Amino acid sequence: MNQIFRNAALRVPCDQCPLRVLPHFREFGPSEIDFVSSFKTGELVAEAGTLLLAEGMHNAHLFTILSGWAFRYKTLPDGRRQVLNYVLPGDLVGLQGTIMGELDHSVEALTPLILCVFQRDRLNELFVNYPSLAFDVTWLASREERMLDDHLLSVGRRSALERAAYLIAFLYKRAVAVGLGAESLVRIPITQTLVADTLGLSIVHTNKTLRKLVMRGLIRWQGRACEVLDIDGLLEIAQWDQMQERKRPFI
Amino acid sequence: MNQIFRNAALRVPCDQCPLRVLPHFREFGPSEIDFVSSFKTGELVAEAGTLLLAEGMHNAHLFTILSGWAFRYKTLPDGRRQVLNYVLPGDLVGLQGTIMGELDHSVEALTPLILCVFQRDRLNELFVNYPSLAFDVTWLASREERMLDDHLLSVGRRSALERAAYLIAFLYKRAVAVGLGAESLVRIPITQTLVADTLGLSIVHTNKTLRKLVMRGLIRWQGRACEVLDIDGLLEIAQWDQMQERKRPFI
DNA sequence: CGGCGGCTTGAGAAAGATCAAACGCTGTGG
DNA sequence: CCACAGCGTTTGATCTTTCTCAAGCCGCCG
Repeated sequence: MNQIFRNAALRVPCDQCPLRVLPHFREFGPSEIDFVSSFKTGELVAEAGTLLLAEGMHNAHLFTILSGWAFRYKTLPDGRRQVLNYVLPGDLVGLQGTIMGELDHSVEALTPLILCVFQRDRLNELFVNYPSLAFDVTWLASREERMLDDHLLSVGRRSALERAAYLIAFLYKRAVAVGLGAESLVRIPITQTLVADTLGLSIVHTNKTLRKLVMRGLIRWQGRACEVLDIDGLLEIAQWDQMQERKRPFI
Repeated sequence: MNQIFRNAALRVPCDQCPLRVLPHFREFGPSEIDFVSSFKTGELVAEAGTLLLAEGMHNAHLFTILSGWAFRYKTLPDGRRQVLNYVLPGDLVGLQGTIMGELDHSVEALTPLILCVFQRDRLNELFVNYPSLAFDVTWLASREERMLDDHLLSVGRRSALERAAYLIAFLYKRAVAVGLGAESLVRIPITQTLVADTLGLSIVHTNKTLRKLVMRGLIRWQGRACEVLDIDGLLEIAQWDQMQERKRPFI
């Protein structure tokens, strides 16, 4: 179980990429699409729970998520785990490993996943011949940094309730931006254990905290997933000045 | 007070940059140096306490630290502050603001500072004509991300004592890498209030925690600065698998 | 000399961790 | 079809860590 399958049959051509048509993403010129198309070596399908990248790996793969959710995390030698961020469709994964030689975090599939796989060693070519794409890569790295900044503020300075509200609002916004969740119903497919490891809290206290959000009618928790009922209520508790995201690139 | 001064007199030509000769940094080709040289518009001197970049700023500057320490932070509407990272010589600052339009964090000088100032609007030119430098920019963004990952793990999952040990070891390593601190004596110029806001702890508890490290003979605290006496002891408490940094770029 | 920022310490309060136990769902094997 | 195991969720009780409040010390600067 938990394997990665090569998926030739379902391969989506880049010029028909279902993500690129979303208003959330910037448009590409034809030559950019051509290059990305050649940069892509194939697709992979992974089931929930698959370890996509492991801490310490060299020669990591480089991919973007086509569909599904994943998460990045690190662990301490004694097993304590910290979730660093979540990975949604359109997000680039494994750049660190490609650029710095060795990966210092792991990435695991949260749901079944479809991934576009790119040739690591052609990243150089991308920088030389497609400066606009190179800029996009940097843009994406910068965006990740921004999300981490926010998350760090949260874990360092917000109370448990505020943190939980922030996290759920954050994931909700991201999910909506990439077209997940029909008609104001977004299912965020996380377990409470994962929430605990994201917020830096124990599972028990996380449960009690989420319970408060449920009692107040802000969220609903059903079958390993969270649904948002009152996004404004969450934003208010979190005291979150939202980063309003404008059009973003993706590769 | 707390002003920024333009500093024409002391201007260091890039080809004689005192940082570039450090073994820590990668070497540049002549054309790279030429471009960086033209990219640089001047130098600034700032005294300790100066706010270099403020959250919400558009059109932020883009600079590298030539000498001195600074720190990046974010605040919640009610004033709670979280230090995100420290900025040392050779580090690029303001990239986020340049790349994403609006800055979402602030940067403040911790000591007197000398900065190289770059022309934001020529970043595009850099990407088009100097792919190797563009790659370096991405590399640096990726490095920042890695440091944030580590910091997040720390704040989320380490105990107060472990966090403090980690932070000090981290700053020590970085300071040594860029040639600060003669002969095994490194002065890390931070206040305990700042440590508290970095670790996500109260000042009182931070003090009690640092006191333990002092008692155990691992560090010394003198006049708004911390000195490391036993780096291995700190690393052990922090359970820190160090990222051994190889040669890195800088702009 | 007085004020302020940084450091230190004690005492009591609160947030969050740990321990313990139970429930419900799902998938598996008999 | 049923028993059972395992995971995710829930709740109560107790313990620990960390916070807040309060106060005092020191050195520096105006």
